[in-house]
Formats: sequence, C-alpha cells, structure tokens
Amino acid sequence: MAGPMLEAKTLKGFRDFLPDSMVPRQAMIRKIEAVFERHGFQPLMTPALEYLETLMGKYGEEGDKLLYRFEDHGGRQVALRYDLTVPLARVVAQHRAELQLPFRRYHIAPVWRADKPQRGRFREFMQCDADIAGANTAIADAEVLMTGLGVLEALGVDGAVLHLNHRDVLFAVVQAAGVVEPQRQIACIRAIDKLDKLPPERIADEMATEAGLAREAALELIDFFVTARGIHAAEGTENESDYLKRIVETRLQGEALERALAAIARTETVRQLVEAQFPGKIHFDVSIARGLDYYTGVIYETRLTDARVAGIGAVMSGGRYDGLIGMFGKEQIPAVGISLGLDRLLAALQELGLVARSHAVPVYVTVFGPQDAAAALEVAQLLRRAGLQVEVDAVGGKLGKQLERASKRGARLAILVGADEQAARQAVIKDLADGQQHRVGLDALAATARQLLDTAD
RNA sequence: GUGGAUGUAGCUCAGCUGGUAGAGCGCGGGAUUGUGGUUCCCGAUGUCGCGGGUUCAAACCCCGUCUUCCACCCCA
Repeated sequence: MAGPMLEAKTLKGFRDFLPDSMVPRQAMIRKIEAVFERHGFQPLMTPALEYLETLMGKYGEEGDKLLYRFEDHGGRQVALRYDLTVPLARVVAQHRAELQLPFRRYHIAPVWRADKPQRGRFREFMQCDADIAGANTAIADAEVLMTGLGVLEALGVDGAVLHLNHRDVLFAVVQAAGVVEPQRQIACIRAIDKLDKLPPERIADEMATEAGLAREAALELIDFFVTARGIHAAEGTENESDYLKRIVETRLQGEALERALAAIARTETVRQLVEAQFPGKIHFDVSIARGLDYYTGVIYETRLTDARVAGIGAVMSGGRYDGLIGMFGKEQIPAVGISLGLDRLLAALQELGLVARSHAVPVYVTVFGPQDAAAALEVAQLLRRAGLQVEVDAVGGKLGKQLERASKRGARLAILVGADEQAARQAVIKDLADGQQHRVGLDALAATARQLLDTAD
C-alpha cells in the first residue's frame, strides 16, 4: 500500500464534467464555433495565466477583487484570466505587426473569478467570445450582435432579447443630473443597473452615499430611467431614441449634448441594422449599465424571456471598448465584442428541455472468447472504416454479461461473431431496441447496421 | 465580503421527545454453459462530513471546522 488514502475532491467552485454532461456541452461548443466561423471569426488561444498588471485595473474595483492572483515561484505577480477580452487586447497590442486589422477572433475557453459560488455561478467557467478589433463602425457593432443572436438561433433559443444601450447616453444623462466627476458618474450608473432588483428609494440612497447626489436629484434621475424603460413597452408612442433625444436636448448643451446625441444616433443605427435581420430580438434599453470599466460605446446584455429561466441572469453580453487595447501600446485600436456564458446558457437550455439526450456508442461488438478476438476486432474495424462509432467488449465473460454491458452503455446494436459466423464470413446484428437479429455477410454488414441505426427506436 | 440553511449506503432520502442505522434506485451473484433491457430469488452496502464537548449512552444536544446550497453584492 502506498501512503494514507487521499480524499478525492475538487476545489470550491470548480467542477468535473463527466461524459454525460460533457457530451451536450461539447455539442453546444461545436455549434457555437460553427456560427462564429460562419461570421468570419478565427480561433485564438491565450495562456490561462497572465501578469497581474495586465489584468489589474481593467474591470473596476469589484473586478480587481475577484482576480485569482498569486505569486509564482519566480516571485512574479500573476493572475488567472478574468475574461477573454483583456487577453485579446493584450494580444492585439503585442502582435500588432502580425495581425491584419480589422481582426476578428473567437475564443472559447475557461476564465476564473474568485467569486462566491452559487447557482449558475462558478469560479471556473467557460466563456465564448467573438470580437472585432480595428473597426469603430456601426457595422462592426451590428456584426458582433448578429453573431451573438446567430448563436442563440443555432442553439434553438427563441425567447431571448438583446438589451442595447450606450455608455455615453448613461454618462450624458447622469451628467445632466449634476454629477460631473467620472468616478461618481460610474457610481450612479452602477446604482441604475439595480433598477430591476431594488426599490427606487434604495437606489436613491445608494446614489446619495456613493455619488453624493442629492436625494431629490437622485429620484428625478431614477424617474427618468423608469420612464425610458416604459417606452418600448408602450405602443404608438415615440420610440426610445426619440424620447432620449428630447430629454437630453432639454437638459444638456454644448459638447455634452453633442456627445449624447451622437451616442443615441449610433445606438439607434445599430439597433435598426440588427432589428432588420432579427426582428423583435433587440431593444434600446437605457437602463442597462454593465459593471466593467473598459466599455466605451454600445453595451448590451441578453436576457431569456421564458419565466422558467428568467432568474438565470444575463447569458450573453458585451460592448465596445475603444480604449482598452491602447492601454497596452501606443496605438489606439477600437474594438467591440460579445461574450456568451456557456454554463448559464447550457443550464437554461436544459431547463427548457432543448438539450437532446446524448446517445452513447451506437454499436457494441461482443467477443465470444479469446479465440474469437481477432474476428471481433476485424468486424469492428470494418464498421469503423464505414464511419460508425463502435466499441469492442474489452472485458469478456459470458455473452449475457457482454450484452448487458452493451445495454448499459446505451448501444443500439450488438454484433455477434461466433465460430459459425466466422466460418461463413458473416456476423449477427442484434437490434437491442426490439431484440431482432439479422445474420448478414461481412460485405453487407456496415450498410445493414447503418440502416438499422437510421430507424427510430 | 454579509446573512440563512445543508451534510446519513454509489444516488435520492427516512430515522418520533438522545439507547451503537433503514427504504427505493443503483451495484454484485443466481434462475438450461450463444442472448441484454422486463420478471423472480439471494447478497453487500455506511468512521451517520470532520474535530472536540455534554451524557451510563449521541446520527440526534452544544462548540468549532469544512462542504454544498439559497439570498445580498457583483456578474457569465
């Protein structure tokens, strides 16, 4: 015996994915990859570990606290990546000369956050990102959003709505309420983001303590957002952007007004471009804020509308970050991206019954005895060369046991190759769904097997 | 970081006011040695999360600790 027995365990917030959960997961990843590639994105991989300074200060105070950080054996301060966006920014700056702009890349990989685990929330989880670096146009924004909606469409998700907003609209409105300092503006925007969860009173309190905003001004500000949100619910009235335009025109002037109007116009352009291809899937929602510091332009979140999964939170979000890449180099390169939370979306799909039950190995080849091994393997190879997924019984024993294992593995067909069959260059295919057996020559085996697999069980 | 729960067989759980553990599912074996999944028979499940305390006696009461989960915060 070697040493004391170890307890087999995983770290809090970290998970193993056994085949039963891995199969639908991988199927989902493949669909997402296909959509990304169909939209011109190319794969990128980056290290899990980055220098701490690469990641620090990009996400805001809360984000910095959630960084998984430590010192490596060489005394370097390092951190596990918190998202896939900052590593992309680093890559674009670092490999600027090797990349052709605009650069479209997708990245499906785990990220780590030292968060407190909860339902739908883990310390290691998978993100699926698609970003365009080097283009600051409404078309780039729209392309990224259409990619995201394309993924949802490919996955069969119907009830999802993209909520679109623009950072500058938020800043303009907050500024119009009398908050001038950027830090306090961000604090206000964070407070607005909680509109869904907290009563106005509480939000006003938060604005008072976090941003030093007078209670009256805070309530007025909140009222503005509540009204703005009501707009798209009401029919026959002006739309969100017209309403916003009207409000900012009465409250702002000069450069601030220009900026706000430009943001509203840009958002509306993007919304219309996307709306034309995905009717009803995108709304201008002035109340969404996004917590991360690096966003500079359009921002968005996707929520599932089905009541069964409404509590699951945002499943796909992102925005434009024109200043981030510039933090790593002399050149300012604008970028926009979208990030999809695989774990959450998968959980939602399972909840909605949109995940097909995974079928295991379809064909199971039994082995009568040691002297029949070669014949069994020959048959297995024959079927595999024909493209079928085939498992050969690797344990042996009574035929009954082997068939039992075949059933437990979820196989649809069992192949029997005894002495009689070998002598006649034949094999018996047993359909485990109905128990029927078919004796066929080896030359017809693959075709018959395929035919049986194609029939419903 | 704050608050609330949870932890008993591989899994889902039961175990009344303290008297050294149970069910279902699953698992193993068997019911004419070339036939599974259905049925029948038999069988094993276990430091009752871990450590300490109270008691003649603790799965049950007390303290601590870890785990998982829920809410808040933030987010995917």
